[in-house]
Order: sequence, then C-alpha cells, then structure tokens
Amino acid sequence: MSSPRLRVAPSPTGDPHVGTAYMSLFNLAFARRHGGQFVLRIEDTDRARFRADSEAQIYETLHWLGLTWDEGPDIGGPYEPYRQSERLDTYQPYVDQLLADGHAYTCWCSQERLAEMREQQRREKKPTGYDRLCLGKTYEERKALGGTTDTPVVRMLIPDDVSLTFTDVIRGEVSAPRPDDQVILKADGFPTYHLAVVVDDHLMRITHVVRGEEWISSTPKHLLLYRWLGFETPEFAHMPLLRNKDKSKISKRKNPAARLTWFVEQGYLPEALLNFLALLGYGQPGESEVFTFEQFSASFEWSRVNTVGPVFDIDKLNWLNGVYIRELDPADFRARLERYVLAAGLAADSAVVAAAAPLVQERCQTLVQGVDLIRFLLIAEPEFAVDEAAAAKQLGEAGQQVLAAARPALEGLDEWTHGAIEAALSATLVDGLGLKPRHAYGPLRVAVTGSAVSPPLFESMEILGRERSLARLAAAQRDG
RNA sequence: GCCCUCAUCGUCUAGAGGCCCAGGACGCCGCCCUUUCAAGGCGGUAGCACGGGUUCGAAUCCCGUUGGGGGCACCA
Repeated sequence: MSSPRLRVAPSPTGDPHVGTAYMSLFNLAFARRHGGQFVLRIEDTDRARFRADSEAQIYETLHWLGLTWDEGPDIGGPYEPYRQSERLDTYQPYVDQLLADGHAYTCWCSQERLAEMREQQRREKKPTGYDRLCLGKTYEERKALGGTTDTPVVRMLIPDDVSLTFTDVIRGEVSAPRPDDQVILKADGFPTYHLAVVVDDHLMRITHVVRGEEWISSTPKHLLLYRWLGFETPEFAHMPLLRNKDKSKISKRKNPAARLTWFVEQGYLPEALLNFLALLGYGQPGESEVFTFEQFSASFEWSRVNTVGPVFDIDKLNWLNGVYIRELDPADFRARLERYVLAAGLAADSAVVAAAAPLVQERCQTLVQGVDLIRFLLIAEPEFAVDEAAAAKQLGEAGQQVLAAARPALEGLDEWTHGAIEAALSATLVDGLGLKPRHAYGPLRVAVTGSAVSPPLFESMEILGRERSLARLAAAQRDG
C-alpha cells in the first residue's frame, strides 16, 4: 500500500465529541503504520448548529491527546482550504454537472409539505422518502400545485438499479437500505454532508473513509456520487459506535464522557484515554491491555477492528488511568497534579504539593481525585471542615480520649517529622493506652484530614505542620 | 412502520469445528499485607440469547426466532 491519506472531519457544533478522538485515533494508527497522511477537515456546513468557539476546542482537545494532523485549517496543506464553509465555490460546478447530466433535479417543496408527506407515509406504515413531486416540472408547473418555497434545493435522482452493497474493510460485504432522493445542495447554498464529503474526499485524495457505523445507510448515495462524478471510490471503514450504559449511541445528554473536554477537566491522562479507546474499538494488540499508541499502530489491521459497539465503561477507564498515573515519573505527576490544584482554585503551594504528591500518586485514578485527597492540606484554615459521618463515627467518647492523650504527646515533640510523630503516638496510644492501631489513629485521621480516608496520617501531619495539626486536634476535641 | 446491522460473564473481550464442562481484564465479594484508603498478592462470583439444521464432533458453519443498535432531515 502506498501512502494512504485519511481524514477526520468533525463539525464545530459544540463541545468536541469523544467520537472525534475515537475516529482520529484509528485514522492516525493506520496512517502512521503505512507512512501516510492524516488530514483534519472542518465540516461547518450546518449554519444553524455552528458554534464559533468549537473549532478551537477541537484543536485543543486533539492536541491534548497528541493526535496530530499533517494538514488542516490551522496549519494549511496542499489542498486548502480545509474548512467547508470556505469551499462553497468548489462544490457548485459539481452540482451543475449533476443537474446537467440528469442525475439531480431542483426541488421547491416547502419544509411543511415535506413534513406532512413524511407523516402521512409513517401513518400508512410505508417507507418514508421524497415522493418526487418536483421531478420533471418547471417552477411554474410546480408552484401551481402548492406547498412550495422560493428557495429550492437540489436532490439526487436515485436510479432504480442503485447498488446497495459495498465492501467495508472492517465488515466485509455489507448492504445498505435503498436511499431517498437525498438533498445535496441546501436552500442556503451550502452543500449537505453527502455532497461535501464526496467532493472533498476526492479533491483531497482521501484513500480511506473512516467514520461511524451510522453512515452505513448513507454509503450507497455516496457511491452513486462517486460514480456520476467520475471519482475513484475510496475504501470504507465503518467503526462500531461507542455506547452509553443503556447501549444507545453515546450522547452528551446521557453521558459526560461524550464530551472530550470532560476528560481534561477530570484529570484523565491523554495516553490512558487513547489506550482505552483503542481497547474498546480494537481490543489489545498484544499480550497486555496496557499499551502505547506506537504498539497499537505498529500492527494495526482494519480487519481486527470490532464490529460490536462497546459500552463506554468509565470504571475500566478509571482503572486504566490509575495504572498510567502510577507509571508516571514522580516529578511529572507532581507537575500535573499542581496544574489541577490550580484549576481547582486552591492555593498553589508548590512545596506542599511536592511533599504530598508521592503520598497520593498510587491512591488516585484521576488528577481531580488526587486534588481531593490533598485538599485538606491546601485549604485555608477557616474553611476546613470535618466530614460529619466520619466525625460521628470517630470523634465520639472513645475518640475524645484518643485526642486528649494525643495532644500532649505531640505538643512536646522536639522535631515535627512523620517518624517522630509516629513514635510519639505509638508510644502513648498503642503502648500506653493499649489501643489497637486502627482505633488509635482513626480519630486523629478524621480530626486532622477531615475524612476517614486520607493519605498516610503521619506524613500528612508532617506536611500540615505542627501548628495546624494541633489546632485541628484541639478543634475536634471541643466539638466532640 | 420500513430498511440495514450486530449477538460469549454486569462491562470490554479471547475463541477463526475437536486444544473450551469456555481463557483474560474491569467491576463486585472474601482473605493476606496494613495507621485509614489505595497499591500489591491470593481466591471466588458470573457468560456461549433461543430453536432448528450441517457434522463423528459447534461458542465456532447455515436457517429462523428473539433481543440490542443504527438509519429513514434543507444535521452531521
């Protein structure tokens, strides 16, 4: 295979979708494996749903993931422009050609009439589709019949003998439903997706069209367009769709993970997300479920891509992310954690974060969880509060005795180090009062960290400092 | 409703006719380790949707049923 060219073509209609990353990953894996190019094209032909800030977010999240493209609107390339709204002039001649060749026709039907028509077809339990009222008529002839608009569209004239089968590199031979007389040029002069992809993919020399399986049913239309326009048809790869827990197509409405920015916000590592997406759509390339993009790309085969749409299982992603977090170089982890501390609006005390980072690196699955674990160290003293449930359990009668014994032992310490703290506490509580470690340290943990779950107690107290630790112990004693 | 597509533990999967009374991973449960929680170690729970074929032999092939998903826009 000589230098394949692949593309991902997101629409700037809001928060970038996880599907964009998913498609990009597979595109890129194949492109890299065979020394080809990966193109980013912006499909902004829908003016109604267009969102101005979306394109920048697409760049941002894709860059965050390290899914870099070789050509695109932001970096240019030999087939500019890469934004469809800037290519309106290039589509028009093809529409004219289709019209002239009798493969397309003008349609003046109003939206209202079309909606009524569809409703009636549904009511009569018939297949829905355009009834070709406008076919072969002049504007005047058609207008006399009513239900028209002055701004017409252009439709494909689907022949009776359309080919409904094609070869998919993932699924093999697949057949699709018979298409409707699809609109290819909208009333506002913008092409629909169907015309735009075919023209652009051809002009941009795309060799492999990778997209979600929701497009299978549209492929016969595209095949027709390729043939009518005299274009060579590319290979098709229809990826299984990511699903919500209820198995429906993953959606921003039902699933926070459908938004790419959510992963950034939560503190997932891009490497982990990529690994996970590959696992969902492809399985493991080798012995391990944990692998790099390079390992994935090195042996990538379309035929090995799954055909079943996987449920996006956050639990497994969390586990995987934890694996990646633990594998991080400690300095790297510290730096990433600090960025999330900052993002959480907490005091960015680098010394504290640096001291605490090693304590939480193997205890968190996301960076946001990491921040939560060390929040008690970073929070301003007046805002510190003890979790009520934990207090009820640990700061009762028994807890008060522990606090009463612990405070004097700690107050007399010469040096405030975790070793010294442990020695003192162990001597007075475990040896002195004969308490079991869990009963001795539980109340202290709750008093000092505010929670029953925390990083190691003695280290936490060392980082917190003598003054604040003792103050919190005292406060817990009063409250109890 | 019509068309298309898919079908192994709760989830992601291995399995391309005998190696499978089905293997791994996540989750969950238990034990160990342990100052809590993690991490780590050990063990456990749970599945070939159903019915017919084909075959000496089927999770694997064929047909049907059922179930899931997608599409049926001047959205992509």
